[in-house]
Amino acid sequence: MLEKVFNPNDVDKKWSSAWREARAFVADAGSAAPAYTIVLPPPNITGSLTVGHALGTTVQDVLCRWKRLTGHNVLWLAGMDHAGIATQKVVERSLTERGMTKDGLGREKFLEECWKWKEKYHDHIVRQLDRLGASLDWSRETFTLDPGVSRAVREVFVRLYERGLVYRDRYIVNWCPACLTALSDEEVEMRETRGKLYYVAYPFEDGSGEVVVGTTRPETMLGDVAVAMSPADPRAASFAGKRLVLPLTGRAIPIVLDEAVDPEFGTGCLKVTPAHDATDFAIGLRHKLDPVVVIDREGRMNELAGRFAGLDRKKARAEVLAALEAEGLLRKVEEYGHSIGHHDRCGTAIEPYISRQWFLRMKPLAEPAIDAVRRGDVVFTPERWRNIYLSWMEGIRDWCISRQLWWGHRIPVWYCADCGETIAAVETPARCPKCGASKLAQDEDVLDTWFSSWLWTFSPMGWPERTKDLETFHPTDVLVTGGDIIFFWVARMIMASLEFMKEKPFSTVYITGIVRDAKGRKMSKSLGNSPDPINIMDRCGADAFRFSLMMLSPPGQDMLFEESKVDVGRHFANKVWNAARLVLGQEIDLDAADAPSPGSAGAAPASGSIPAPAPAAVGSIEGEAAAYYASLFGRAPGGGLALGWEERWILGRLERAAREFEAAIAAYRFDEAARSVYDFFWHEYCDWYLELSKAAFREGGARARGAAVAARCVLGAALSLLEPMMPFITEEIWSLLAPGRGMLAAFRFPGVPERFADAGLAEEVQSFKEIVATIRNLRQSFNIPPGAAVPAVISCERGRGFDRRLERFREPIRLLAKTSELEIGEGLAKPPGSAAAGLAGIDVYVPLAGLVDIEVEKARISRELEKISRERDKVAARLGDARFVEKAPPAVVAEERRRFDDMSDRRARIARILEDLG
RNA sequence: GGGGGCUUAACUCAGCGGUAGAGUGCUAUCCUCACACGAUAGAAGUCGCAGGUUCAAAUCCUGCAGUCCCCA
Repeated sequence: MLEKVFNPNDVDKKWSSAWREARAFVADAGSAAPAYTIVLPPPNITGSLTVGHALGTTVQDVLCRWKRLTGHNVLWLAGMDHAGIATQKVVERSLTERGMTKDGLGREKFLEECWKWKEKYHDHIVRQLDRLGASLDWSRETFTLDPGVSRAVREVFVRLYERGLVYRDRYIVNWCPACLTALSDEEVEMRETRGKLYYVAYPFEDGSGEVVVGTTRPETMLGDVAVAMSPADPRAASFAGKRLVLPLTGRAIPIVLDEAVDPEFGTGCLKVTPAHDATDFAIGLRHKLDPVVVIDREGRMNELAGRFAGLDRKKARAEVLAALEAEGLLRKVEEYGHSIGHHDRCGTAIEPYISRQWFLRMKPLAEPAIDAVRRGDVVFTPERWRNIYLSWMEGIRDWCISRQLWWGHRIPVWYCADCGETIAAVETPARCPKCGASKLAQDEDVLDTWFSSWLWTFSPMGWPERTKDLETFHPTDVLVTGGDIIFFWVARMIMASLEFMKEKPFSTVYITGIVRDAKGRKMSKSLGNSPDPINIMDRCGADAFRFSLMMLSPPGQDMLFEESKVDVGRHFANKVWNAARLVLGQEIDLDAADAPSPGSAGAAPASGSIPAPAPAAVGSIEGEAAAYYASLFGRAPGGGLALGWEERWILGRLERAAREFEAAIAAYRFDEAARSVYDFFWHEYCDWYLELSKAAFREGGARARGAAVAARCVLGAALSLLEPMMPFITEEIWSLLAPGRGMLAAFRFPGVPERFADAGLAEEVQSFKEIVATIRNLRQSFNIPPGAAVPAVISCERGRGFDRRLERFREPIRLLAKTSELEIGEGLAKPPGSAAAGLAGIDVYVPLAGLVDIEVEKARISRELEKISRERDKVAARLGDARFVEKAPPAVVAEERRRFDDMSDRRARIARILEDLG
């Protein structure tokens, strides 16, 4: 006997290693089956996976597993990212803890430390992904610094250099004074800051007065080279060409006119510091003003700052203000809120800084990538991300791709010491192609990490070689990621693939929501509000975690996560486990000789089934079920089968559930997919079918075999639907249900035959359920102990044949509503002292001699009557409106009429019941 | 300043023109031979506010409020 409660820990571990050993997820580039490819967004080697990773990973796994089940050749490509700045920082920190420094170690030794770090965290992440059940192809695992990818990166750099798209220039860039490197615009995070606006007077050189400038960064004034005004400023004509004395330095600077100045802002006069502000840099270029650099790469004032040299930029501000105050030039200070750029990795305020960097011209690459999305070649899900992508792409700016780091792809450029030639090459050149000298020095810098990631759909498959993998698996199908890296990554991948592969990288971009804590805050290490997925899974199992994530995260919507949410999945996993226990616990020999069972001999069986010949005839529902059983389990039941209405019904519902599931997955509605299989399994299969099947199992013979076949078929098919979301528990149950059939992870799910759909039955079963619910309700209203059977009378309206149709439900009603004698007939009299309820065309009586308190019963029924009357009135009002009858679609009107009749009928019945009570 | 998301039962969220739903929680009964991680029954919502379109609006449109997020 199986354990009463599902215990995920051993099961999870067992199947993780079984899949790996069987190489179940290794894709076959030579397979004839349709290919389906996803590349895993490579996790950073700096940390461990978060709940957010678990969400994205599960989504990908659900897609991959479902595609495998439905016969695709699936490649889910594993890999990890070297994460330049982040890794370099953590390694530096660990060096500091051990009393060492990066510079003390030197480049080579430092890189060795980075590789050690990589190995350690790589293994950790692999374990996490395994624990989650991710069906990744590890045989093709790639790291972004692997030789193959490195070669691709150099190739791309050189090609772009040769096309003139990569260029080197001295330009103002975003500089992180803590990390000592340039950054791209995307790595700068604007933060609303409450600062001050300082008004400083600059006197005219000729002593004819002064102008006042407004600035938030007074310390940069030491690097001012001009004051700019708008040409539209009324003072412009008289001020233009005049010169000012820059306070604290005595340098003379001109007044220039420039459109970039907002005459409404501050005093309308803008101090121009080209070396330390991007806008000023542009003004400086327009007016041919040489920048004066006063702040160094570490954010300290340099020797050009005169007596302020050596001060940190913060300290310098205070000192400059004090000096200005002393000279009586500080005119006013206002509170001022504005946004300041910060490095998204370390939080340091960005220092705009002039330096020589490598840039990539983006416009020519962006155009085809914009078209691809406009045409619908690449589709965003949810759709609204498309506009975010497009608006960014349309305003795209050049990408600063060089980083002053050691950990990363070294820029494949060499400089000739003799002639100064710049050589970009894939292979390290031996000598200068221009002068032949061999004194070549490689550029010290590395490339932005995203400069390797943007090749991720094809570089791991061997590009620039034309490999079998590329031929089979590129373009990929879906990219699953968060909206926060559309600019960093998604957009650039589209550009790279179109440029180098001449095809799109993927057809669909599925953007997941962000996982937040219960208070809606982003999960972060500093807040400590990010639970470790491993702990959650150790407590609840991977399946519960995965299923809950799928069920509770609507597409593209942020998800507020707390551990208690995993309960849905945990409870469900346990339900699935116990349903399997019930089904597996029925020891039915499907090949048994067809000994006539007591139920199938003589009078018609109580369940209304027809005794089937053995073996099941082709074309009959029994034949269909037997054939389906064989397609799932590999062998046909040998004995005769008898299927009752309940088997036909549940097979019909299975068919519907499978259809809904498939449609939901195709629409990337993982919540709906989870819900449809959950509702079917719990509220149809378990609540109704398995309860009903118990009678058939007791009956034995062909009925029991029929029930066993149906119960196992539905369970087996449901396992296939559940496997993408709950791979471990389903694999375990499958191994018990279908021994010798191989692993579920490698199973080819045959689907559910359309022939099983049986809509006609659904309506009758609905009234059966209503009758059961009504009797149960009456029982509880009168406090009948659950164990006690009570008689019941079902009185059908004369002449409609309801009684005959209900006959087949006689035993099931007795079983599920726990009745003793059950009378079904037309126009039956209400037994004295009965509790009663009215359905459409049917009265239900439960005789409870002596138990019914007339007054309580009258109150209860009055409430009922009121409720139905209210609803009926609403429908009546609608039908009474001529415009509705005239304009609404006929089907809607007819449906309303039917409802009105139903309600009228029920209302009349309830009214009569009330009347009878006196 | 521009753009977007969200606002539905106590909580978390589905539904997005035609009968207001789920899970959790709550109330009552029950350890009924798969499951107390369970069963059965029940209570619980002017679907943020105000207009408009429509025979019909949680659902479509406009405005407003609250809230969160992008971009500048």
